[in-house]
Amino acid sequence: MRDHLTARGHERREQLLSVAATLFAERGYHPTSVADIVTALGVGKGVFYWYFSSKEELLVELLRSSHHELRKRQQAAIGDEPDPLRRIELGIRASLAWFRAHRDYFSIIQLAATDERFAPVLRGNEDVALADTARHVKDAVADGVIADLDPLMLARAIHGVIGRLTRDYLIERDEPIELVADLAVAFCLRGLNP
Amino acid sequence: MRDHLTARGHERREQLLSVAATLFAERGYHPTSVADIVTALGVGKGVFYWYFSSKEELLVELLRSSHHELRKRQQAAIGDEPDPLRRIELGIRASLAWFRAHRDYFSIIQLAATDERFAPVLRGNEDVALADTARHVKDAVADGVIADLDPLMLARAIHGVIGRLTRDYLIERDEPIELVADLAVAFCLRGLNP
DNA sequence: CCGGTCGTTGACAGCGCGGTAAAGGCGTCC
DNA sequence: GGACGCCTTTACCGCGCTGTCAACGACCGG
Repeated sequence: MRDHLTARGHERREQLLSVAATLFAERGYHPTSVADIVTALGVGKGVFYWYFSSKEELLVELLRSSHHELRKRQQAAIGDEPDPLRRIELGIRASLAWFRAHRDYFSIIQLAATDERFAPVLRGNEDVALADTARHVKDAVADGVIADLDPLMLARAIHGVIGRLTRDYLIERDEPIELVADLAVAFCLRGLNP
Repeated sequence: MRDHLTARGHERREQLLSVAATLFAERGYHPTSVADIVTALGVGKGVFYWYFSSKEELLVELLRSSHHELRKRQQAAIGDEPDPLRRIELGIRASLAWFRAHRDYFSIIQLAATDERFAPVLRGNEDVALADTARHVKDAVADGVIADLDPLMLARAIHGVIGRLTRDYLIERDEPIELVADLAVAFCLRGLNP
């Protein structure tokens, strides 16, 4: 791979990331060969290794960038909302909306979670997201509006709900976001209440 | 593989299942080769194919039997408890206890979920477990003790919480079950309440 | 129009894997 | 004791994969 790319090179790189993301999500990481990726793009195999040093590196890049975008979306949704419970609600809704709009990335995160090589990256991403949620929970505890339980554990419970409902209703089925989001929010906020 | 085994043959088969489960949980499915499994047992490769027609078949067997045992444990814990909410609580505690005692199987279920070949088996297992939970939720709705929301969706939310807390606190860390179970139960039961 | 960097090609090497098969031991029952 | 069926061994096949390489094109500044 190279560090300085022309406009054309940049585009090729994006094309590779995009088509790889689609194929990974459809068929998984192992079953998708580098040959599959370049063939789908209609280019030679060397192109891949011009932009990435390995298939592994490409997936790591996919994980990093998707996490970055999800995080941006969440922060934009939350803004400067003062009420911590409302921040949690907005975060939940933003996550569901983003995953729905980027199903491929959700699937890729799922499949990377079971591979030792990618678990560290994923763990890092998750820790950041969990800390965010836990902070809102802690604020709510400080305000005395919810029970005083371990904020991090509550954050993990919330993320468990989001992950499961996303997978079952937004990825596998195609339910409207509001329907799912309303139940997720209701379940989680009640779950927090004393 | 053969259908009629002697006592010795039966034992070999169990040994293969057991050592394979350990290796799969540690290193994943793909990275664990058939050669690894038989070497860990100190036998020749042909032994494996005497008892199983493929590596794939062995994993399916692992998924089936573990689901069966988990289910038994849940039903034993629930017994004939009349209160649906209490049944849910007992089910949650039983699941956490079983997964804690059988971490390998939890990991194996996770890794099988991202492989197209095993997803159908897993989906079948999950549907059974979800239907169980959803039935208790429905009973609770009929009793008028919780809000009237989609029971299946609530069941999935509960399973999301269980899965996530199991992974983060019972598999990766080694927290005491009660600590985790108490929070899981509190979060889920409050989440159901109107 | 020319040189150099960026981009691309596709054949090929090398490896590790799942799965096979032929041949050999070992227990058991007549 | 011998014959049969359960169990085990090990060398081997074929495949598909990642990653390499040497040569070739294409764009661009001068």
